[in-house]
Amino acid sequence: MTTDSFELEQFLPYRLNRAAEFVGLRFAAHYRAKYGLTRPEWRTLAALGSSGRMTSKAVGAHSSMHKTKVSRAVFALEQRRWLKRSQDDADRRLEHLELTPAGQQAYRELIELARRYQAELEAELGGNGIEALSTGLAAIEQAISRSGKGKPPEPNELQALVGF
Amino acid sequence: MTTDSFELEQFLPYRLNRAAEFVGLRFAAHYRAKYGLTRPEWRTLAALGSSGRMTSKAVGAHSSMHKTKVSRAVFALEQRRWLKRSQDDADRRLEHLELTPAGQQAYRELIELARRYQAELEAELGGNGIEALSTGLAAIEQAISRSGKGKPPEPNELQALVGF
DNA sequence: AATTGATGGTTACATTTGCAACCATATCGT
DNA sequence: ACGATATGGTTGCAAATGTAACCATCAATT
Repeated sequence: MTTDSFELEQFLPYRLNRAAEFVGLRFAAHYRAKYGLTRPEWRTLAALGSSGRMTSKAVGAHSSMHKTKVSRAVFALEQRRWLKRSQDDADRRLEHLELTPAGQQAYRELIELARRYQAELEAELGGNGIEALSTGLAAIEQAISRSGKGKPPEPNELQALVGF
Repeated sequence: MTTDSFELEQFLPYRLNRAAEFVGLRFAAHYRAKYGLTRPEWRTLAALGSSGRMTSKAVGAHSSMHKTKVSRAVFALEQRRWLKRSQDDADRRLEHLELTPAGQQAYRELIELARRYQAELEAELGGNGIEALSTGLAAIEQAISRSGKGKPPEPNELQALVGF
């Protein structure tokens, strides 16, 4: 029987989750301390900063977030005057989002932080570690995009994950 | 200046988080559908199932969970009669946890599920992908354990992550 | 043995999240 | 042109989570 020997610390979902939390929380600490941003807000900022004007839906697709998360993040950033909305006048359901100058400034600072952190990480993990990790992640990313082809409306938040 | 070109989808924390969610949620769907378990509950079960009798604190260390998560998971599993507590009579602060026969049965079924899922994953990602991923994760795990040496009480839940 | 400080574990409270229902507008089939 | 259906986005509510404060017990110092 296959009934014995199961070790959580060799189980991929567990390992991935642990690694993601470690790496992610440490970075979150940076921008939370300095700007009081949440992760959805940071991601939204990053998406808009790098791709410019786009809709909420597109933000979600580019940053793998459920639409409610995006909606709330957009609201928060709007409060801060880091982004502004504008109605599309062809299709009035959708609104275009754009960073204000203040938002762009924050974006520039944040991505500088992000770059430094990534460099730090690369130093910490070593070239080999980074490279292995990256190819491993690429394999998963491929699986993600494969899984997003012609699907029955998946139950949960997985939907958001297969964005773009 | 280094002010241009930052792509979220090349940022390691983002990639890791996305991958972890994809892989993790898909598995969670399995055991949530079949047993109505939460992730902390599943992890607690796994820890106790594989290591036998242990305290809440040890569970947290083995599965990288904050003590409040463990506390709640233990309570839930106790309700289900999947585990029982017993007081240590040398030190009455701590209590030992142990799976009941029903709990052990559930554990066996769950790890069977887990094994199948991991196999599925390996097939999906291919041998190279898996291997790369595993060495990459190992590098992070090393960093985690390095970071857990003689530290000032880290702010948040990072504490739980450096478990054992 | 009394005080001080650590430790295992629980709980109250605020915040974050996921989900489903919803609103407004647009599109499709007829 | 009209009803059905779909789509972008928001919101209400319940559940999950993080944080800090807390309780009980133990260990160390005096």
